[in-house]
Amino acid sequence: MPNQNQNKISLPVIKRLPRYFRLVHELKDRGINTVSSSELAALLGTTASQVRQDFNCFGGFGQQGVGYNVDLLFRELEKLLYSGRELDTILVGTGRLGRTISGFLASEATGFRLVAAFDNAPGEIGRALGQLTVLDVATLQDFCKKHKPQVAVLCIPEQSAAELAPTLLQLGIKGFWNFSNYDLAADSPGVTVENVHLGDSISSLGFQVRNAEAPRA
Amino acid sequence: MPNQNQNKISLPVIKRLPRYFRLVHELKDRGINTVSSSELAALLGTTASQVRQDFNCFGGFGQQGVGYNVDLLFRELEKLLYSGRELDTILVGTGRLGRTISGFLASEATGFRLVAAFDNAPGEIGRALGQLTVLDVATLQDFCKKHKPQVAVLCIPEQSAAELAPTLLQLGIKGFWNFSNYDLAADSPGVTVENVHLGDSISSLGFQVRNAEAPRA
DNA sequence: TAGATTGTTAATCGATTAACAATC
DNA sequence: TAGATTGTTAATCGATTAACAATC
Repeated sequence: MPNQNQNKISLPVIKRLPRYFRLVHELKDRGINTVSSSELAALLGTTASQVRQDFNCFGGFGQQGVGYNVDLLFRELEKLLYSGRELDTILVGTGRLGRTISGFLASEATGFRLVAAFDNAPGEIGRALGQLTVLDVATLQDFCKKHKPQVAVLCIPEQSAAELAPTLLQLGIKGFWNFSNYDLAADSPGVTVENVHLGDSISSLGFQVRNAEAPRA
Repeated sequence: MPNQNQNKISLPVIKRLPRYFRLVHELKDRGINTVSSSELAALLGTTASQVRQDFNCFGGFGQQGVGYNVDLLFRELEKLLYSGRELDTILVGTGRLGRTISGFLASEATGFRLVAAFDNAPGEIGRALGQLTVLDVATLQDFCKKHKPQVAVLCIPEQSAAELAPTLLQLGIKGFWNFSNYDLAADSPGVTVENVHLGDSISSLGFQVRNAEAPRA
């Protein structure tokens, strides 16, 4: 009896979904039919309790005494993460990072369709980017009004991101994949932000390495 | 009376340090001398309580009735995050993502020194990468034994990361900046892992956008 | 049936927030 | 001194873990 109560899936659970999906995908490929929460927990380095609690957020489809059907689990997670219309996506900033991310989006991301890329540098505008041609960011408003993209990928400096964010919100962007240092806050209702702060990530790694306990001699 | 009790800084606090640093840096540049926890909280979108709790983890240097001295705060955060010897760092995987990350490391990361880059593709080996020449990953062991790098950046496929991780641990790598889909677990004592799972990030963004509450009409 | 494992409730743990005495 | 703001303890909140009855 699936009780698809999605509004109640908490953020920590949502963040774990892709990992569950990857693991279940692999089990499926290996031809495994059934898996228990404790087996999954061992593979993930977590607890069986957490696995069961998480799976119960999006519908109880385990079988007592047996475990979970891998194929069913796979289909549920796939539906949850990747079903429905592709999300039309624009890229803002086609520098080194922007180009890499656009390649990633095209080759490895499911459910997103890159429909346009923008930059403000004369040297970038008009260049090819995969199937696309880089457009002048001055034309961004017109483009969005016409094509209504839902997701924006920001690969621009902090300052530009701060300036552009309100405009993009007004143009109806519902999801931001933000690589700028600007701390884009998801304060508008119905808007989602995924911040990827590479600088913060490497800084906190540095802190931890420097301050790691010296291994007891 | 600074009570540099670093071992007690919890992970959530560590993750916030770079953000505090960026903000305090900006305040300093704007010539602001003093700031209260509530002012900081407003700028960060958090609570004054959290700011004070966090700052107290690494030494109480506020002044009652006045607030925090921006310059002192800046110097403390800088010391905490970036002081000490630079961390010798190797890059494994010089594909599109690896090259981008190496550029980022060279231009925007503080406290890290990229000392070598490795790949296994004949077409990559010998190519220039900034000041470096891409080395054959077959020579990685010898290199590490000789130069003892502390940090490894993994821009390789999941499978390769899974194979290489134990070797790197044995060679004394203390910090991993992991961009592969392999879920590198920091189970060895004194070893830190920062996972940057771009695929998971974009997948969870997709989930959230698709399942966002429709704005109440 | 007996054994196993789920679904789900209860207990624990840790992080965040609130409150307030100390003190500048 | 009076007002403001910290440092720190206490209360709350939410996530994780444990426990166990339901059931395959």
